[in-house]
Amino acid sequence: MLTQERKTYLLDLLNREGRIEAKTIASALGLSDDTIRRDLRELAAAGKLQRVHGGALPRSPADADLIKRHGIASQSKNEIGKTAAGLIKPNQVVIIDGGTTALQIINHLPKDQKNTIVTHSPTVAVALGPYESITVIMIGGILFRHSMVNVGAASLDAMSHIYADTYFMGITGVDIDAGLTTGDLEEAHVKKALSLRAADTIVLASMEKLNTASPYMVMPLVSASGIVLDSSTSKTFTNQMRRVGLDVYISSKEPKLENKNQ
Amino acid sequence: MLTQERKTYLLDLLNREGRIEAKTIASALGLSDDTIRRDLRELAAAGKLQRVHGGALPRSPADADLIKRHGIASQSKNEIGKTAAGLIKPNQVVIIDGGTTALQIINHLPKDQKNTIVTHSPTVAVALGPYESITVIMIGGILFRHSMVNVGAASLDAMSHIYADTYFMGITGVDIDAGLTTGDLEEAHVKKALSLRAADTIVLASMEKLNTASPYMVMPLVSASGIVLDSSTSKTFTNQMRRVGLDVYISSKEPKLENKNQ
DNA sequence: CTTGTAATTGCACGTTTATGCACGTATTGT
DNA sequence: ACAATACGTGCATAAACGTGCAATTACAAG
Repeated sequence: MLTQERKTYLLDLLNREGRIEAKTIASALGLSDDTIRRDLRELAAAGKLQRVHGGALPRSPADADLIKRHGIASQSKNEIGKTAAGLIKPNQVVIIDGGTTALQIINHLPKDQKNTIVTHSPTVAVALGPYESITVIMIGGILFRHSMVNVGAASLDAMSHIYADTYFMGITGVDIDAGLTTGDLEEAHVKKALSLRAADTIVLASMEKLNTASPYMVMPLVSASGIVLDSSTSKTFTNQMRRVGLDVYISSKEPKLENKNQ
Repeated sequence: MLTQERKTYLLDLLNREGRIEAKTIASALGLSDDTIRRDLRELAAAGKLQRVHGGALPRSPADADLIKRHGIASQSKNEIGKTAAGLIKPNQVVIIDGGTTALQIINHLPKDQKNTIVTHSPTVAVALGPYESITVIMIGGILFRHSMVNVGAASLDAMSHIYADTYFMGITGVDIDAGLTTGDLEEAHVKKALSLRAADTIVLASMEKLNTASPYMVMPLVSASGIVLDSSTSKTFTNQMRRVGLDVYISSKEPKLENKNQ
């Protein structure tokens, strides 16, 4: 068995079993413990797994989970959320999309401003729990885990009763040619439908979404009314956006804070 | 079992059960008490849990990730959640109510059991996020903050498409005369409606709900099929329940663990 | 084909970590 | 106040660890 082959096997095994015991694998493969330990050490150094006494475990699922869930939001997303929140006037009815970028809006909402917020994301609804001055309307449906939003026929049906001032749309790809795109077909339909249920649709486009396209088209850029962009977005891109008729909102720059740990 | 693996297991267990008894776990894992105590000591030092005499408890209400808002679930609620989760068979479609008691069910669900769970609580939906083998259907509506559930006409409309095997109903008052009651009229209507959308309705009645009545009637006791009760419920009360035709499920008793701090 | 080099593997060695037991102390419930 | 239980500490043993080294293999250059 080749060395690299064995390493792949170890990772695969780790994925399947959730754990690796060095000694067991060594005898199973007819190799010395040292060899397996060496492999594990190298894989750990490459960040592919978490080395522990006696074997190995998946690379800190707990940590990865926390970052995913509580969302160490990128500076970019945070800035955009702040700018978008500033666009919401008292007593307006707004639709807030799922996804980490849209979630940032909530952190920047004034605690005492009266609004009605419509969302198809349970995460957003839970985050809005403490905001007592906000009426929350949830669109139900089948939960699509990847972005934690409700989709499907039930969603479309439920939103048909709503007409909002603004829809803040999260997106995974914004490109001048490909338009607004996302990674799930059902989600694309729901986003499109939501945009039809609001007077204005404002796209939230954090840095990493620009000039990229995902498999499923939500709608062309011209169907949106505005777009919120990171302060460091290139002039070229902002001009492209303006040329197709979008209002461009540039998020205000904030001093960078870095986290040395991890 | 690897040491680190065991520590993760302990934390996971703590999340699910809300408590850890050192001696019990030690014998369950076939290790000496010392080893488990050492683990708990180290996890406590790392701030992952709260060490107490006899075992461990979640570090603080703030940290226990599911239990966040409403504080640590009482032992009673946890027991009841465990028992209720045991009543859910693979591939069943069940409706899970909002509220802290019903939320406990989720902690006790097997990670790999296939089910469809219908809920009108965004909190429940978010908690179910990691359970990939479970299809989650959300009932939308207007968010009623006190118990974090969606209510209103939209809810009733959405649930009309569903017929489930079992509805686990949380409640704020259970009384032989007053029946099943709750503190909000709209919520009462929704609970009643949900109960009509399931073959069986099983009531979750933690200790403090017994022999009390809230202002709004959900339905009479006889309309339910069963009730899950705390292990320390009086014989008198369980007999009352049986007499009106309910299946009574008694949660298993666990020894007490107290936390001195706070 | 031969030789040299790098990679791989197993072993020996001393070090670190994990575990269980013993013992004295602290906490709890009666 | 007393008995039972849980606790922490120190210690001994065994397992796992990393490092250095030598033997082997793979492979490319000559």
